[in-house]
Amino acid sequence: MFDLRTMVGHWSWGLMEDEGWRKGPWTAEEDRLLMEYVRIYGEGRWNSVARLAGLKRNGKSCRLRWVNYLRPDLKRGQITPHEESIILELHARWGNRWSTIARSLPGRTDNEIKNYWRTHFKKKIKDNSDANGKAKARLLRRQQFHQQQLQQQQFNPMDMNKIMALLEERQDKNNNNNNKLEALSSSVSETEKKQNITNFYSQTAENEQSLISELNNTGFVVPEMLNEGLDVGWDMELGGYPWQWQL
DNA sequence: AAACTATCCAACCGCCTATAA
DNA sequence: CTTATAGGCGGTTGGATAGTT
Repeated sequence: MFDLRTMVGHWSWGLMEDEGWRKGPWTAEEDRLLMEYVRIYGEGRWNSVARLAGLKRNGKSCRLRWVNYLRPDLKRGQITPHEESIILELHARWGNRWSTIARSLPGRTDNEIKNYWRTHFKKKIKDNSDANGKAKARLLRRQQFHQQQLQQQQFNPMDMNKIMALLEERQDKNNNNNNKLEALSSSVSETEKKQNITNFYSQTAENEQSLISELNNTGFVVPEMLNEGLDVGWDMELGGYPWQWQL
């Protein structure tokens, strides 16, 4: 009736049928059937595959397999440094819109780009954003402490809402600057492109400085504390991304 | 040599949207 | 107009493999 070894193997891969559909890794035979289906009927109408090709896979699974693996126009092999620079550039502009990014990289899938970005860059950025969050909390704590002291000394009270709003504003500013990046990165030469992007992030650094000035204008005068918090955000680009190319 | 860690990547899931019924 | 379905997308998982201690 059942071969225990097969069952164990299938359970570990989640291959046991779910409402009649097979799951898990595709076999060579399944690939053959799917390719044959596309050859005859073309792409799309994925839910017909089970009926017309005799595959026990649901439409989503078939589409995914075709799009990410079987499509003949797929580019195999490692992501090139050129492709990597495009990924970084477009991710800075669009964020996690992988399918949008993939349209600029012929033969690469959104899944591939997503996987690449996550393994190469996500951790660093997460670490930094964690640090950013911690810095923010630390800032808040110290502000509260400092406020008490100021009140005791009868100084002007600080506008905490304004300070926090300014910190929130940083992200918005970065987003707006991405429009500039789009124009800057249109140059043909690779060197020029890298130079432009590096300049762009230098500009962002200047924006950070103007933000610090604004914060100072609120009457908030603990520079070493501010820099500690704000530098983390900038490090996200400098340390997390390889923005500083060797030109 | 073994244990541990990091990276790679195929495939899944849930959510969303567009379109057909 | 509403509902059902297919397809698309981004996030996540987990096994395989490579690299390090």
